[in-house]
Amino acid sequence: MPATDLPAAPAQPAKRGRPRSAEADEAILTAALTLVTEVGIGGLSMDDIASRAGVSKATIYRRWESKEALILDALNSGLGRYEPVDTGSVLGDLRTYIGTIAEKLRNGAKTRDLIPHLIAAATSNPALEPALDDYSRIRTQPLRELFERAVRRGELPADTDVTIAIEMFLGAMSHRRLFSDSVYDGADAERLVTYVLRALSAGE
Amino acid sequence: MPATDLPAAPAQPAKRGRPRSAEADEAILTAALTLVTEVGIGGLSMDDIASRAGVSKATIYRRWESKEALILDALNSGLGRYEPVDTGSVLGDLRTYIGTIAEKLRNGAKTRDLIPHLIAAATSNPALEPALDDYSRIRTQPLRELFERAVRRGELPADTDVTIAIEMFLGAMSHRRLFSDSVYDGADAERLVTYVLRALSAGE
Amino acid sequence: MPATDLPAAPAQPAKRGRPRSAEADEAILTAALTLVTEVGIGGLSMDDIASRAGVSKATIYRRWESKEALILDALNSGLGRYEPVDTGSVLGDLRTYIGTIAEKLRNGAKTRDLIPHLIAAATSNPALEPALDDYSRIRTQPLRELFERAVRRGELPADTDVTIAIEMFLGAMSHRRLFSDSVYDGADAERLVTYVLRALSAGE
Amino acid sequence: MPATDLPAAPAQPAKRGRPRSAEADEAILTAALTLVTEVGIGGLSMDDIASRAGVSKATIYRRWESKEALILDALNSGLGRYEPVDTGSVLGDLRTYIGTIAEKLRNGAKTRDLIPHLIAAATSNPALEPALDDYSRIRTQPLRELFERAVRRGELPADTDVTIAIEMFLGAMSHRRLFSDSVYDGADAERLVTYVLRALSAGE
DNA sequence: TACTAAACGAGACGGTACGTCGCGTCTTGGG
DNA sequence: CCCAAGACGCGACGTACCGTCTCGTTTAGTA
Repeated sequence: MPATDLPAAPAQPAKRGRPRSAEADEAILTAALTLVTEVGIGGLSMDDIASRAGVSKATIYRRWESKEALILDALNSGLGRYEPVDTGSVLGDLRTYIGTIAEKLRNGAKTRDLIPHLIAAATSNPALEPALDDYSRIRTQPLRELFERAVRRGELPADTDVTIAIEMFLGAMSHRRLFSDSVYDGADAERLVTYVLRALSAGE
Repeated sequence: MPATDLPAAPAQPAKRGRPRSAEADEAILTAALTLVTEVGIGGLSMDDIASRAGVSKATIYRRWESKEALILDALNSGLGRYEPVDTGSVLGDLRTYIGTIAEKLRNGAKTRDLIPHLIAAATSNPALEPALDDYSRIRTQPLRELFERAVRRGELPADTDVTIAIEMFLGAMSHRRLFSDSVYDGADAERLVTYVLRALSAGE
Repeated sequence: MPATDLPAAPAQPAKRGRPRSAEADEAILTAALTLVTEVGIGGLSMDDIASRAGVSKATIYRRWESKEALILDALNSGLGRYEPVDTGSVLGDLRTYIGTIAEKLRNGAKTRDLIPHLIAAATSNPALEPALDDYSRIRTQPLRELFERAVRRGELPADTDVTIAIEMFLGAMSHRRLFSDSVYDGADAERLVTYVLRALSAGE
Repeated sequence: MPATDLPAAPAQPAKRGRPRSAEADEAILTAALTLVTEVGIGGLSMDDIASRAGVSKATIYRRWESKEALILDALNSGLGRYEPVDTGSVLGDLRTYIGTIAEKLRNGAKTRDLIPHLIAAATSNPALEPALDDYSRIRTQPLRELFERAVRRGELPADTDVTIAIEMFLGAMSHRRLFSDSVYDGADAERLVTYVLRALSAGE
């Protein structure tokens, strides 16, 4: 079961029998992704995914050990990654970041419940933690690079706690989105950027 | 279905037929609350709640239109509210706040998946939004008062954006908890408080 | 609880409190009778009867101890009794009888399942036996009189077993109706009459 | 849904997917049959049948569309068929028949309500008619053979209406059983046989 | 070329929970 | 004491998914 093995073990030499269909892999992920945006994660059933993918349920369970594992993989695979832009300054970088994310959120339908649901799933099933970690890392990585670059540039103090910085910035955005289903935008976005940068600025 | 009507519509005075049992109300909420902490939200069934409360399922469904609506109400009713302490300074207030919350989270078992799950539910069922709003308001209110008091004291600028302040502070805490299942504590907690206060301090 | 007490006990002298509404009695019976012909006995619910009669369920249960008891009473009350005609001969009497019944059956809709259902109910609830006996007696009485008159006339032997005669005649009609939902008619009716009369004729 | 297809449509040969378990079929029918004799048809629940058969409810509903359809099949499958004995004369045959049936009825518990209940069910659900017809045919077939043999022997007239004969004989027995829960026996049985044979004897 | 072993689609399987319905009883306020 | 309204505990209903398990059928690599 995948869920995180991108480096994939190329170990076992002797492969006998019919190999797994790569098309099935893709069809399943695509079907899952499509359906999750159509009906939300609550209205999602394995039978539906299977029939939409033209695949049997057994074929799915041969690859993923649970519904949640599949969904996490589907999301991690389908996620349009954020390609960080180096604008030359933290301020510019953050502005660009928040703008891009905001736009992405406004266009992506039915996804508000995704993360919550997956966290809920991971909570009750430890096997999903790695996939959830991946998910988290993929989302925070660009911000981490962004802040670390700023430190290297000397824009932020050397002892900047990047983790907390990310959590403040991303956390604020998530909190607003989760509880009010709205998105940081315009003046608010600008103010959040200002606040965060001021927070990180050299103390006294 | 309740879910938020504490102010309750005093509209129609003419109540006919046998009135709803207040004991049933309470028994159900208590049972739901107990079970949710015992088995988590995923392992929760209406049959279990009903039997634990000594009540029939029909009696539950007469009051709440779905499992999630019930749980939201149960949480809102059973929530030990945070009683904000006025230490005389924002710094002290925030330190006290984060300490109290951290302790509460460490002791409360099985609750990491609660909020996510409920948000997920609210997403797919608009009828739950009010209850979710209540939930959010109850949690953010103490922080709001805390920050507003600081503004009145003159510790923070008059144009402080309290909403964003809350989102940064609470968002950071939530983000860490949700994705890493750990809690702001010790030096980290101190640094978060410092960062947030510096963010809000008069610009320039 | 009635179910059979048409002679009604005029016993108890001291009546206290509000007397039972005679209108309710009738409304209930009428509603039950109407509904039973509309939706059949299977689709019948006490709530429906109550609401159709403009009466509360408690009012019904104050009078009858169960759904089946009510239905039996409703049927016994609503049954258009067969008024036996004395044509002067058994042959004529039986011909008239079978003709009348056949016509009645052809016109009465949704009633095929009534008797079976009631027997089923009576089987599992001994309290209904008297009402079922009434039901049976009301249906068999005309035939009994018919045969006894024939014996008095000398058309049939003095030792004629009237009970068996009735069972053969009525049983044949019921059997056909229950298992094939058809009705004795025309030549078949004539032949049945012939057979039965021949059966009862003096042996040897 | 079976219900009657013993000749089974050999139509589509292409069977895909896991085939239905024959053991489940049998376990379900057996469980239904056992339970029906234990608790009667009224006290019968699908959950009980399922658990007794070690089967899930879904498995039952995959095969039969309703409780009644299942019961009909169970009865038709489990029915100890009457093995007609050729005693050499109608008189002997009928005596043997009535004796055997009477004994069977006296021993079979809780079955008085079966036929009525099933007829009631069939009335409101046309899909059950075939199964009910089977039921009826299985019960009447021995009698039909018995009478036809008598005609071939010359004991009964060539124009004997066998259907009516059956209805008179079986109808009388059913009628007594249904309305009085008693069984033809001894002198009564003898008289019924006599009456029926006399009814069928050459007229005039 | 045949053999073998795994993957495939279809769909049945045992479970668990769902939300609904009807029963017969109980509890209001009001005749 | 009756009544209409309607809530109540109970127990069964039939459905929906879960994740697993056969089936008969491809589809490779190996012999």
